[in-house]
Amino acid sequence: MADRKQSPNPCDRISSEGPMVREVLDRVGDKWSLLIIGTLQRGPRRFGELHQAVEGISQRMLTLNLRHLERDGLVTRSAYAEVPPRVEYELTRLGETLLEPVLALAAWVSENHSAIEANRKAFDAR
Amino acid sequence: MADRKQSPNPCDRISSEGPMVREVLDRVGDKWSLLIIGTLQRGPRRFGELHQAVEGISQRMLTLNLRHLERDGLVTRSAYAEVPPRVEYELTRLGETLLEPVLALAAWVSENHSAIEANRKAFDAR
DNA sequence: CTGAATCCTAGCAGATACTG
DNA sequence: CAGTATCTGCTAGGATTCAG
Repeated sequence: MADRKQSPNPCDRISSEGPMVREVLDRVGDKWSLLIIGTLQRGPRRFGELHQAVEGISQRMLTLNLRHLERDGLVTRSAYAEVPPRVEYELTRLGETLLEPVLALAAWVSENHSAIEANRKAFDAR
Repeated sequence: MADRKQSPNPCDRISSEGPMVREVLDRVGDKWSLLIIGTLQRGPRRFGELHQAVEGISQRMLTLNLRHLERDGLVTRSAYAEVPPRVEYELTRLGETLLEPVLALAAWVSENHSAIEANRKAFDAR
């Protein structure tokens, strides 16, 4: 008991800053944001390009997600007063830095997804 | 166009392995799993301890999440035939390795959450 | 104590149609 | 082209109750 009470290890971040971690995870962890960010990583993209690149996303969801990302300062939105209208979305510096830990997670998945699938199979076999 | 077609940069993982990344994110990104994992990081915990530690979680959700984590091989469940019954949950080796990239993400949040909040405030001010 | 089963609800995602 | 508006269905998740 006593040895568990106040260990000052880095993992406390998960619980102590839990709410904030969750907030960011709510953004990064939802169905589409990551795919959008991944697409934008290669440079600015127009709304239509994103709609095409992020397969299966509805217009509505794309709009909403972009708003959220914009609100958090992860993405910028630039509308050009032309005809036809053109709007470009681009990762901010902040958005780019986020990519790093996210890629670390993606790397972990790459290494371990087969193990996970095996575990699931074994588990379901019962 | 051409310069964007096949860049072999590491970020392709997000799109190319998108489904798998998403699968893991569905696990790690949901409302409770991370808090559970964070709690278990300090050692094995009983059901009741988890229920208490992970504030606000319902019995149902705790059970479901633990099942999922168990299925993925991130957590082990050990039931002891005693009275009253005792069940202990513990991170597996796989679960521990997951902690590393997750903590990287948590660290990013620590560094940037204030920036994000500022962005949100500025955005909402309109 | 641990957890399964049921019921119930809010909120979110998809489809569709419309607009500047 | 880049959205907005509306409607609807679904399901994640909370509360409660029962059981081994």
